[in-house]
Amino acid sequence: MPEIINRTTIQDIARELQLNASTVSRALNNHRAISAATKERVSYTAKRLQYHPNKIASSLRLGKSQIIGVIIPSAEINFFGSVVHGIERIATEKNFNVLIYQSNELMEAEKKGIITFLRSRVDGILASIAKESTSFEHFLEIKKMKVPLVLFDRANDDLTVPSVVIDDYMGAYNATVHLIEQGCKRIAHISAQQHVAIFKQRLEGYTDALIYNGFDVEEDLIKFGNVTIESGRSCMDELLGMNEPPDGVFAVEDFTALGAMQALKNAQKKIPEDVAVIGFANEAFGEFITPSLSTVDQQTIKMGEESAKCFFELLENKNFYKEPVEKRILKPELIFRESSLKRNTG
Amino acid sequence: MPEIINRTTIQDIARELQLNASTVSRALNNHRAISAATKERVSYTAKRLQYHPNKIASSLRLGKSQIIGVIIPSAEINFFGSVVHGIERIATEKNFNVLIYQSNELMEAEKKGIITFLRSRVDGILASIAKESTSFEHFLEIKKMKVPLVLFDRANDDLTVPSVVIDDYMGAYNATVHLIEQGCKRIAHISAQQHVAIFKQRLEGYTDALIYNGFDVEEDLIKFGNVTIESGRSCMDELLGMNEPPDGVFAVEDFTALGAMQALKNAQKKIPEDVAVIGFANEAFGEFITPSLSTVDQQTIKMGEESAKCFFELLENKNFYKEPVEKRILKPELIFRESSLKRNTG
DNA sequence: GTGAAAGCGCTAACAG
DNA sequence: CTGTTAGCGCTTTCAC
Repeated sequence: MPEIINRTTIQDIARELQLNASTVSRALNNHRAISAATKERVSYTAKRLQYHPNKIASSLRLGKSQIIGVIIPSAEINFFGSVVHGIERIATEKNFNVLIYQSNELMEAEKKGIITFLRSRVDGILASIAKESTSFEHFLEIKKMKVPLVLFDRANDDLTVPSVVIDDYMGAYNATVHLIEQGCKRIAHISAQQHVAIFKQRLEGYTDALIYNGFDVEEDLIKFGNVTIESGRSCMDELLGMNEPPDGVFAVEDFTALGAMQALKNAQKKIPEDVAVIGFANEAFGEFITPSLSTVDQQTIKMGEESAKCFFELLENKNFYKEPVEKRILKPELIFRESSLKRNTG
Repeated sequence: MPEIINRTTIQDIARELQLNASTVSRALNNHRAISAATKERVSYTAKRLQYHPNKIASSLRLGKSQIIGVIIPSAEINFFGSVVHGIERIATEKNFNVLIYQSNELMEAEKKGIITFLRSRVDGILASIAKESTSFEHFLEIKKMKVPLVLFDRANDDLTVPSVVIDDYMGAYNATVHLIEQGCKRIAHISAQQHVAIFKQRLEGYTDALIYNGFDVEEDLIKFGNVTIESGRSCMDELLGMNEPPDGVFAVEDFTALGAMQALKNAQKKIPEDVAVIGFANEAFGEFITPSLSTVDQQTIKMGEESAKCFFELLENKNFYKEPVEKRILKPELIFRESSLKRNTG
């Protein structure tokens, strides 16, 4: 047995004031039908007895927890930390709390997070799918329970749930065009797992940009890594080993770009003179490294805010799982830094 | 009214199987007095009806939530993200969930986080104090409610609660000695708010290292910033403006060190040849910048794990707030990178 | 091995 | 304006 602890309840206040518990409850919740005098007395005694409302009891009674569960692949990626920040900003306004679960990019952990959230009776789940998740039934479980679900960034259209993403295709397209404008003639792309929709879209943006600008798409210039510094490094090494190595690289995200830059430095290549580099994500380190890294900003705070807003709007309209499903697409923004600026572009 | 949702309860299962709810509850919790056959039937029907146990109801009944509340200044600082990771690892083992609240370094937000956690009846709170917190009564509120509290990193001895910290004094001492060994003759320190204990201890480590090695402590070589890139930059600028500028800088943490390095680059000073730099925290960006940043590692994962372990051990011994209070001190570890290595030290 | 009954703390009809 | 009553879903004595 846990040691009995002096936890004041609504009953204690009622007894103290010769009132009924329901009156105290109403007073505390500022119910209009309660006299100012009573409210005053209740609030005073509540303070005196160090009363802290029991949210568990009220959640059980009300059938809602005022908690949003957020599933992210990793809190150590600045990107997700920042999205969570955006979510929290909106949630706090609405008096909701945010529970965070890290999947560490693993499907099993993701499943566990979902189960945990469902048991905790969160009022909604916002999630970004783990890289290693290849099936998605665990997300359908959320739908079955009629718990609102909004996906952000790493979404999946087959799930037919609302989602907030940036236009990855456009970001990739523009990043590639930028390299073309810088005078690059052979532009490589270091991509990643193609079962992740956003990585596939970035590849498409890259190839389309080449095609529409009269470039050939060379299979050899496209490498597939797994979104790590190491894979960026080894893919770049492969590219440097070619007869005609590239003079520009668009990396699927910033850590990959960082690895590529390390490989280039080891090979005594100058960035951007010999090879221009642009990444994707606008991770914090990008502006601190030398040369600083050009990249595509993903509107992280905004993505978090939009995800939360989307959730609340749908919640308030009750019909959460109506079709067609809402998809909010944010515009990515290019950030030009030293790693890609061959000439002083105006 | 929230739309009525098909949430299976223990009652539904009981009705289905012509059993009593209590039997079902026991079966689900694998109670010894229940026959294997019944357990089997219950578990089968539970699955069939898509039963998800209601943790809110069980929390209310049991008087505990199996939730640990964690208050951190900011999830965008890698350091804290990493500590949380350590906490989660241990918590998950014990079947506890982790709620995270960001104070954004503000005392008001910190208070709000505490209130929220107390209302949510978390079973314990792990916290790192916000920089802007100058009073600590809000933490005493936790003690009054007899809720276990463990502080990590930014602790405060006056609160007499268990804490897990690294030996900031030793880290600072060793970092300074390292600069002396590198041949630095005039070593500056960019410090920070002195009401934060760890910053004060780092200053002491710095001065003691100088004294014990026969150096003078020069007031002019000690600047006070506020733990930001900008303040690192401006403090460094001031130092460079001196008649005899320093040839080594120990910064109170990595972002400050980064700012100092930017100022040095702007002034065309070579790092480490003209001025050697060492930071504190081992933030992720440190190994990516040029030159890479020497720093003091704070054992983040371990700190998180120790904090959680400390919490669970004290919880299991019931007597949480016994005195004297436990203080776990982790050993910091120096990481030598390019920014401080003037010679190839063996 | 299972059932009956009470209660965790709160809120919301309904009644007056 | 306030009291009475019931119940959210679960666990746990105490029976038998």
